[in-house]
Amino acid sequence: MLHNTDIYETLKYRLMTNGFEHGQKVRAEHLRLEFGCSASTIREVLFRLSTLGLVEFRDQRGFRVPQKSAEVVNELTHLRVLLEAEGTAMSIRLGGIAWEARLTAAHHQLSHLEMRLQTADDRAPFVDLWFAAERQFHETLISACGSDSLRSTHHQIYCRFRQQLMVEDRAFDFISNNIEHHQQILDAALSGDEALTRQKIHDHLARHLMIAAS
Amino acid sequence: MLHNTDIYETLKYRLMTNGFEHGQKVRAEHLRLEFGCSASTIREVLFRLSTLGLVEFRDQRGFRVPQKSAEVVNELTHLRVLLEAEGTAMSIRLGGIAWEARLTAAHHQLSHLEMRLQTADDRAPFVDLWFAAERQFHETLISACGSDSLRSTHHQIYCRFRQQLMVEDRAFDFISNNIEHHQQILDAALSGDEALTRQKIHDHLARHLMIAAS
DNA sequence: TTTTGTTGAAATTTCGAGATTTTGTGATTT
DNA sequence: AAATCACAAAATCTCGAAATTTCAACAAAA
Repeated sequence: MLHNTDIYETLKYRLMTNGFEHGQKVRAEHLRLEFGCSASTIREVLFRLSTLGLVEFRDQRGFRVPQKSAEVVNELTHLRVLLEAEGTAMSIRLGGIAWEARLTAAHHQLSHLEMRLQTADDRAPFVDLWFAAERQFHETLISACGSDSLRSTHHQIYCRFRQQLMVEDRAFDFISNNIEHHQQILDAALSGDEALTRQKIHDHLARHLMIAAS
Repeated sequence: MLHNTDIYETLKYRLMTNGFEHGQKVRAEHLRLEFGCSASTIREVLFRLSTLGLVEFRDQRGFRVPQKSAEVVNELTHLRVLLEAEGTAMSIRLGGIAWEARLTAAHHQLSHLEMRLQTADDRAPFVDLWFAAERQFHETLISACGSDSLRSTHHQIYCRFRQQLMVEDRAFDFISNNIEHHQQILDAALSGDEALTRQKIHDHLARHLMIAAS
């Protein structure tokens, strides 16, 4: 039988990858059947996901997937830039060879996928792999920052960001630009230039920023 | 009778103000009696508070108040500086007269309390008022940043920060420095100098930073 | 036409009992 | 003394039914 934690991870993944419609209600009573447990157990899991921001809870009216909103994308992008730039700068100072090796590996994997994606007829089989690799790369950037609090805060923001953009990004229109961006971030990070790295992270995400709030 | 939301707020306040010992277990079965509801209801509330970081949940072994840790204080301070500096800079750009008025009012209230605190024989009756006013001032700083996501992220960090430091801060050793700091932050913000304001926010919180991570 | 009120169905929330798991104690063995 | 084990007590987790609240459709009044 499925354990509590499995349900949490399953629903988290589904919410992040738009397995539910934006704005759709998420009913514990329905999911109960799918997972073979009681509604209370689902409810518990949804509460945990709600403080992550992947579902919204309103008293007496249950859980709902957040609406898609350009405004929210803008806010989340801004926070991602802030946290990733800071975390990466700290990693540059503290990470050492081990971090550089991990970052290079993560980039290599992502880069390989992106190359193949660019020329593929059917991109569908790449979707999950790409999202995992992209997430891995960005998490590796800040992985040596030395602050669990920064990492978990970034994780929250990243999850909500993905939830907002997953649908659109499935088209992969941006893919050729992205290859360039990721390479530049890697090069800047390995060169040890903090300011340049911050700039490249900003540039990479800039296409999601409406207002130029620095 | 007490509603779900009231229990949430009551426990949140108690956790933030060290109404529980650091590291203490928080038993739903015990609190049940105090709030006159079932353990499941308490459990639900604790789950919500756990993703905020005010209690830690571990599978099959319940809820526990996070331990006090210099490391965590350092991390949370770093994030507070990052988020408050950014949020305040945005408020300076977007807030206008209305924000300046609110900020001045919040500072006036805090300043008044701090003056009286400085000379008071018994500081106990000021504790709750001061914490509320200090929180109000810092929340007002970022209140016009235009990003709900930034505000709620800051709120999470602020809650955990307070939980870590409430006990120590009750002594108010820092109070005379603080009066100066708050005044300087206010002046810098009203002058519209973003860089100076960022610096003053950093200086204000610097006493909680161990490592000089920028 | 718009607003207000009623009512039944559906969704949410609470509850306490029972099942499961962990924790603490003390005896037994190495 | 240290480690292992057994067992009882305590804590945690799950469940489904009952109580409460919201929602939606329709009727009545302004």
